[in-house]
Amino acid sequence: MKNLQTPLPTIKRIPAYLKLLNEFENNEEEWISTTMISERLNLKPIQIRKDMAFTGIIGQPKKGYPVKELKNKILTFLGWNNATDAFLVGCGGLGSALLGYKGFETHGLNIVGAFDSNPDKIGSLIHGKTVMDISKLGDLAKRMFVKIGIITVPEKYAQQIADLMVEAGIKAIWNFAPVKLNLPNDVCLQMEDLSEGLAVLSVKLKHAIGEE
Amino acid sequence: MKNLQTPLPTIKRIPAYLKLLNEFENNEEEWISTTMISERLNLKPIQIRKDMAFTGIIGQPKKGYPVKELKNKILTFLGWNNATDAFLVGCGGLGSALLGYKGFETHGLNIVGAFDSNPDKIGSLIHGKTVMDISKLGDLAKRMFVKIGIITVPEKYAQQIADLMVEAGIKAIWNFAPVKLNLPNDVCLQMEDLSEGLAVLSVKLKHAIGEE
DNA sequence: TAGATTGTTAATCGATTAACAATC
DNA sequence: TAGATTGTTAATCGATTAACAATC
Repeated sequence: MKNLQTPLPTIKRIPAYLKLLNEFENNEEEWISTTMISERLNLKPIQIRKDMAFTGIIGQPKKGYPVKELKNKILTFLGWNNATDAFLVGCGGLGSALLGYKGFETHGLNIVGAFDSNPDKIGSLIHGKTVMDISKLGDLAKRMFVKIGIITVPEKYAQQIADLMVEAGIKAIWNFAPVKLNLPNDVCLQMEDLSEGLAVLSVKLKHAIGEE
Repeated sequence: MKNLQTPLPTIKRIPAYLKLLNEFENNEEEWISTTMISERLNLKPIQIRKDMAFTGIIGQPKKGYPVKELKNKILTFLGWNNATDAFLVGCGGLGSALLGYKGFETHGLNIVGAFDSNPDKIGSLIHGKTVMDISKLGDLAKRMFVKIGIITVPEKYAQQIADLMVEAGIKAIWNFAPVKLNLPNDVCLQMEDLSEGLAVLSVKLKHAIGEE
C-alpha cells in the first residue's frame, strides 16, 4: 500500500477550515471556494485545494465545495462526528481550565471524568464535574471504555499517570506535562508544550526589536 | 545578506534542550553530547548537532558541549536571559491558569499585569496578581514599556484587545483565541490553538483503532 | 461561449538525514 | 595512537508552490 498519509501540517490546518465552514453554514451559504477560504485564513488557494483533497471532498469548478458536505467530510476525517469520551487527570489551573472549556464537544472530545490525588480536591465540583480519586481511574476507564486520557499533572507525576492510563486501556494521550512519556506502540500521544510557542515568539520578538 | 535564519522546527526543539541542560547542570555534569541528548529526547544525533550549530555553540570532539556555556548560548538565542515583562488580558479559566504558572520566569516571561473587563473580576487577586480594568492597559503599557501581550479572551473580543495592545506599543502577541488577528507588520504574533493538537490526536487515534 | 475554479502533474523549496573528514 | 564525537558538505525526503489541463 502506498503512503498517502495526510501531512501533519494539513491535519493542523483542518480545524480552521471547519470553523469557517460552521460560519458559512450559519450564514446559510451553500458553496465555499478556495479563494474565499484563502482570504479569510491567509493561506494560498493551491494549498487549500491540496488540503481539501485529503478530506475526500470533490469540488465543482466555478462554484467551489458544497458547505454541508465538506463539513461532514471534515468531521468524518477527524472523527469528530461524535465526541469521544475522555478522562482528565490533574485538576490544577490548567486542568480546571480545560474542564471548563465549552468548545470540546464540537472538537470530538467529551471529558466525562476528572481525577486528582489531592484529598482536598476529591469530591469537589469543577465546572460541574466531580473530581474523583485517581485510584478509581483504572476501573472506571475499563467499564466506560474510555479511550482518551488528558494529562495535566505536574511533570514528575506524568509518567506514572500515563502508566495508569495505559493499564486502564486508554489508547490516546493528550499530554500537557513537558516530559517525554514512554508508552507502548499501540498508544498514541500528542504533546502540548507551551514553551515551544513561547520560544518562537521570543525569537521573533528578538529579531523585530534587534532589527530596528 | 544570506538567509541563515533558524528553521522553525529547530526553534521549537530548543526549549527541550534547555530543560535537559538544567537537569545536567543540577547534577553538576560539565559536558553533554548529542548521543546523550539523543537518548533522552528521542531525536537523531545529527539533528541535534544541526540544531546546536544555530545557537553558536562550539563543541569538542570526544566530549560534546560544555553544559554551562551551551545553556547560556541557548538563553541568549531565545532572549530568555532576563524575563521580558508581559500583560495578560482575559482572566477566565485559561488566563488564570497562565497567571498561576510558575515556570514562565525561566522561559523569558514575566507577567506583570492582568486585565479584564468584567467588573466582578476587576480588583480581585488571581495567583497574587491584581486584576485591572482593561481601560488601564494603554497607559500602563506605555509607562512600563511592556512589549509582550497575552490574549486569553473569548474569540469575539480578541481583535479589539489586539488593537488596544498595538496602540499601547506592544510588539509581540501571544494569542490563545482561535481567530486570525490583523496586526501591523512590526508586531509579531504567535498563535496557540489547541484544536490543532486535538486534530492530530484524533487522526492518530482513528488510525490506531481503525487498523486493529 | 467565456471564465472561474477545480484537480493533477511537475518544479521548487526547506528540513532531515547520510556520509565523511577534522579533531581532541 | 585509536576512537568517539563534532562540523560540514551532499543526498534525500516531504511539503509547498507553480503550471496547466479539465470542467461546469
